[in-house]
Amino acid sequence: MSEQPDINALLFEDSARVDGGASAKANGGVSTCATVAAADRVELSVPELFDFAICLDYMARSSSECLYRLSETAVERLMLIGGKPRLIRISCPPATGRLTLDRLDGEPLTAEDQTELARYVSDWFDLELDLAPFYRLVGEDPLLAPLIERFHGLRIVGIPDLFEALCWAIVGQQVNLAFAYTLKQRLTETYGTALSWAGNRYLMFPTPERLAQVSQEELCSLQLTRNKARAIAEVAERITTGEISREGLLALDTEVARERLMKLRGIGPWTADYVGMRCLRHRTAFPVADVGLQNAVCHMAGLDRKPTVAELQELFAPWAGWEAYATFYLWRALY
DNA sequence: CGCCAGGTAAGGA
DNA sequence: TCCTTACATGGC
Repeated sequence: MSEQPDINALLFEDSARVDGGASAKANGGVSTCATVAAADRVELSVPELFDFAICLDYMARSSSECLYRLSETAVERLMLIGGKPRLIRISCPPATGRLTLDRLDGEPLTAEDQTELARYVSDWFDLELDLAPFYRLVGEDPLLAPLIERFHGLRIVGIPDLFEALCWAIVGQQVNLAFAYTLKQRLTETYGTALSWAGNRYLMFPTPERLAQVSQEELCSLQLTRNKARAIAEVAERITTGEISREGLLALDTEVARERLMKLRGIGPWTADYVGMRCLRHRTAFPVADVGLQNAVCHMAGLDRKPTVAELQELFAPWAGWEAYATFYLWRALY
């Protein structure tokens, strides 16, 4: 919500002014800065308690991810910026300690494009969050303290695009993750956009406009269930018409946005919370019925059975306000 | 082969 | 409001 203007304010022409992220007060003391170091490069200063390598480790959890390509020190992704596909590499060279966004392919970035890219990446890695209060809160917790040590600097790696986030959540309902990745790849291969560059293939998730044109029968032929096909068709339609948008949902109170999402067919509490957590950045998003979360707590707490919903709610009560991060760190412990 | 998987809708008490 | 059950299929 209040994040929108900040990146603009922090985009400096003069890179010499960027040092010392503490100068960035516009966002409540969070130290994200952006600068234009060259026409094809944008640099973001990173906040405290952020570790890019730890985030890359998380992103490497599946080898079937089709929407980005990882290397040891960078992630590359084809993304729509200024309405045009751009291939971007994100790295964090130790020499500068800044998140470095390089355009590898596509048209050169205008100033507006650079702002949009900076905002996307800042959102992707949740750079504008001050994680210190969470770490203080759970620093002595028997369950979470080991996790914030083991995954120190991990941010909730988001899915900034609402349509992509909704589709990923829908596809992931009640199937194992491996199959969810397969379904996402089929959707992307069939209806998305591809680019070949330096011997590698990069894919963009299909637009809602494109998927809105696809019949549910055709979606079912990709081995989506009728429920999933209908849910994706409905989401594509509502986003295409503008009835649902990320901006619109961000303007609503957390609970209202959640209810709004759940009015859509195929969007239940789990999907609404998942999207709240990974797209809308709701800090209180808590997919309490999530099987993976139940398994994580079962495993981490050494229980002989999965915890009930009531038990999870009791466990999470002390972490009020940080449910999304508690969930994400527990998930992380599973993979 | 059987059980589980980062659920949801629909039908019934 | 709160319980069942069907949905559909891959992975192990």
